[in-house]
Amino acid sequence: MNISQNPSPNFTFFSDENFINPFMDNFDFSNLMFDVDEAGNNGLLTQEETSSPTSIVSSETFTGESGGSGSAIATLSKKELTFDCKTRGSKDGETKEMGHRVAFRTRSKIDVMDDGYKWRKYGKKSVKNNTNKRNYYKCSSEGCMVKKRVERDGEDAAYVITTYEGVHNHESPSHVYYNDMVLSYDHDNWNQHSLLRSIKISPPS
DNA sequence: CGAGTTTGACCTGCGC
DNA sequence: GCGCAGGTCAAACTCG
Repeated sequence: MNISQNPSPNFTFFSDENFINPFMDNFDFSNLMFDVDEAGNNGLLTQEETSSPTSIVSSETFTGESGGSGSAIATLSKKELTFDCKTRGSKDGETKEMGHRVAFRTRSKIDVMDDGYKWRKYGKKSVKNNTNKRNYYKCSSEGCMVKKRVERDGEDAAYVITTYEGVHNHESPSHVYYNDMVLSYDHDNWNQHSLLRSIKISPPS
């Protein structure tokens, strides 16, 4: 596993009013967007400050009562945008509330972003219209059913599409280290989660 | 030796 | 009903 290394992904974060952050229950990204360029320079921008959509995020919130809402991501299939709340493979026919699905399209040289959580890979599939394999991960924390799909964009392999499904019922394992991370910020070792963590912990002004 | 990865098989949903 | 595609399982394997 090499997810702890993330040289300098060109990560841009788009959000909409329906977006709910999959990593953290108590933080709202609604007006935030991250932009990191190839040189490793990065900044925290508001959505109004940029107009270069190099990356997209899509989110849906779905419960047993509604089919969800949210913006569409161009690289997601129609099927993914219209999924319902049923859980495939429910042996006793139960319907589970899944929580949220959020998709990121991230320009990155590595496939798997370090978001601070511990993931266990459980599958790998080649998908239609994409020469690259799709990888399936589950949160390895006991009792946490969050899943993550990671695949290269079929049209532009420079982009990685990461889809989170569900909400973590626990804190990030690396949560406690955020202060050190922020204070000793290193551009060469920048990673997405480091930035997310730094924002999460920062008390609202 | 335990945790994580690989990979083929299997299951399910959906479109025709 | 059938075939395809996506998602998951689980045994074997790898690695620290």
